[in-house]
Amino acid sequence: MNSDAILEINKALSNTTRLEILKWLKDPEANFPPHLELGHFDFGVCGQNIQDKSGLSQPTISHYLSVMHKAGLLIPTRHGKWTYFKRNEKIIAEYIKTLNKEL
Amino acid sequence: MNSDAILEINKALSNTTRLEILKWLKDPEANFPPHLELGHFDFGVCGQNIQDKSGLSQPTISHYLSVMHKAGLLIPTRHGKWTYFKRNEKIIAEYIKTLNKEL
DNA sequence: ATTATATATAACAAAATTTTAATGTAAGCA
DNA sequence: TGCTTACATTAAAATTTTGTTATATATAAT
Repeated sequence: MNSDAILEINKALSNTTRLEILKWLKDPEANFPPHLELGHFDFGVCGQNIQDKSGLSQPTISHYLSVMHKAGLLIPTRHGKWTYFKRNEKIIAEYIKTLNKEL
Repeated sequence: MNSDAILEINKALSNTTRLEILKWLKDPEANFPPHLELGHFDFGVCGQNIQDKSGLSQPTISHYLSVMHKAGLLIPTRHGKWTYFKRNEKIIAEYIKTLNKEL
């Protein structure tokens, strides 16, 4: 992972809410109500539920989720009118591994 | 290490120059000219040399070094008219360990 | 077809960050 | 003492980030 990618992730994670979101998504069962339609968290958690938990406005969270997606931290999946967001564990692991080596 | 400390370090490392400085200080011999007065890098590298390498103005680097110090990443040592800056390896290791566990 | 829901985008205001020029301070040297 | 060097602080401008309201879009429900 190159320096630009590291820097973009650092920026994404230099905001309280975005850092919280990444942690919440580690354990959707513990942090979110169940998805009535889907019945599982295989694609992560829908934007609506993330927004509810954050207390911020819908456009703010939509933007934050987009920032985290662009940084590679989240994988969005559109399903009907919902977009689910899942952690990108591979990128997160690579990020920490690179920090370990280069920081 | 608590979330506020993590967040402050993430902010400190979300700037290209500051991230570079932390990396440069990993190997002063490779990245900086020798200290004529001191003859060693036991206290790290003086602000002047860091500024020269960065290409940014003196006040900018002074401010950046202060930000990194406040985040716990650097240890400053005043010695005559020079201030030397050394990596705080303990905090850096703790930071990465916490990311490993909580991110 | 109309209405409601989930999300995205646009436009914008407030706050924080980035960076410089100017100035202050403290130590060393002529 | 006066000059120079290293660094810190202040003031200020330009840019970025944060977050909102308003609006658009797409899907689902009635």
